Amino acid sequence: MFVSATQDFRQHQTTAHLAQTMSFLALPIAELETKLLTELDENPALELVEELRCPGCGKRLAHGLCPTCAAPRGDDAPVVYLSQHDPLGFRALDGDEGEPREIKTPERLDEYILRQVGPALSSAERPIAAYLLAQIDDNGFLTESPAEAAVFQRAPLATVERVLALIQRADPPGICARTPEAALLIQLECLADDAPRGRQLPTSTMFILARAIIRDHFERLAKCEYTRIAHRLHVPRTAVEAAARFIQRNLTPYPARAFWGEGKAGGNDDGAALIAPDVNISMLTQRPDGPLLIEVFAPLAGWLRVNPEFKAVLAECSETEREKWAPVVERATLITKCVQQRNHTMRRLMALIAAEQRDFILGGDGDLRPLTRARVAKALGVHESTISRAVAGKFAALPNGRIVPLARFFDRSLSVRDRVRCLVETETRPMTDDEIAAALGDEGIRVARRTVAKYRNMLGILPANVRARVGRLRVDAVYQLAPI
DNA sequence: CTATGGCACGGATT
DNA sequence: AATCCGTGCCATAG
Repeated sequence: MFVSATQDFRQHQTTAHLAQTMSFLALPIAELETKLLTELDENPALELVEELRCPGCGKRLAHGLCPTCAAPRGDDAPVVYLSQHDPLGFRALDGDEGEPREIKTPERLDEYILRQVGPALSSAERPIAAYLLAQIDDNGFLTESPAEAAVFQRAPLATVERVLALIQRADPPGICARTPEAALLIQLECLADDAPRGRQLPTSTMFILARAIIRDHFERLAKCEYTRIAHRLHVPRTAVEAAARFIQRNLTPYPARAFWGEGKAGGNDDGAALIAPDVNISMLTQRPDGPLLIEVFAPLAGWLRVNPEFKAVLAECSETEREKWAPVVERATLITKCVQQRNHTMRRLMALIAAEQRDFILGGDGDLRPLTRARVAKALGVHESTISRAVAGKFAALPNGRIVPLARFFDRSLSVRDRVRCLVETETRPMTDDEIAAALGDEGIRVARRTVAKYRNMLGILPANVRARVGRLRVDAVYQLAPI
């Protein structure tokens, strides 16, 4: 049925239709949902029938799983099943068995800060604050200079700086700084302001020393070169060590992480725990060699279609009325077909990925095999850009609970990075990048020394000479991420 | 002299 | 056409 639907679809495509299809494919599930909800709202010809059907055979179902289609067909072919239920929990799966999950609305960092500084701002300053907050990256750093912001907002530089100062002192202190150093310095000031309020406070010389270290010797601080710093500042080494400990315990160079800290503590990965997956991959049976079950999530439970009653009424009304409503019906059919097409492509894509990257899905990062979008496009007989759109911005939930971006299936170097991590973890004495490169060569992985250095940095592993000094710490672990 | 990071180039990928 | 990635070269710190 999917095939015939697709062919029918292709025959009626115009250029405009094609563009629509692609834009649907590119939408992650959350955006598809809002899109569909507004379409349903605006288009009277479109309706959502709250009745579940098996996407494979079209049979009506009491719940989402059609036994015939979900049954293992063969152990090598992954089974594909299009889920009709909504992982976001906006609708119950079924009357009795579906307890709708809580809608997770993690508070946005920018809103959180805006609420804090809002009262202190004039109506003219508020848009500036919003603009600045929109320019922060994942680590909480401002990505452009106040001067640039002033130009864009057509505001006096002094005003921008005033707003910025307020933001930087709001709750994750140091947010919107431009560098880690600046963030630390701001946090230090905040801490000094707070100190009189009865917290265990270090001496003021400690503050002064800490500030000097951060401002003038940040690089050396990161490398734990305390002796050198002590020498330059003409203070005892122990004082520098004490200051470093103070900094590590009370400040964080990445202010945004203090904010997300609680939320992503469980999912050790890249904070993806809060993201609703577009696809779920699980094991259909307990057998490790059994088939994989793939669910491509649809954002709404039910069956999207053109309202047949609407069509019937339309057929009987006057010519002018029909002229008026025809485009609406046309759009409704287009929407349904776009959704079908999106599902179709996603299913085929995920089936191929699952077959190709089975080891990675069931195993770990080291088992990822090289895979390019181009190869997938060829195998599926679609254009490369189609795959790119399908992959971009979407996430898959793996059987072991990790939620990873689809792009990870195409990561060329993940398995090598994993080997690097493994080598460093098991090393007896710190290996230099050259030695690591050689060790990888012995395993048949040919990489340049320079590349090892890059991977090492990505992994947050310090250089060999520093590891000799401080042991195996991650870069950001050098500053213990402790909330103030 | 060795280890490493920065810059930038070329080729692959999207 | 734009972007990403691995790598070579060179400067710098130890």
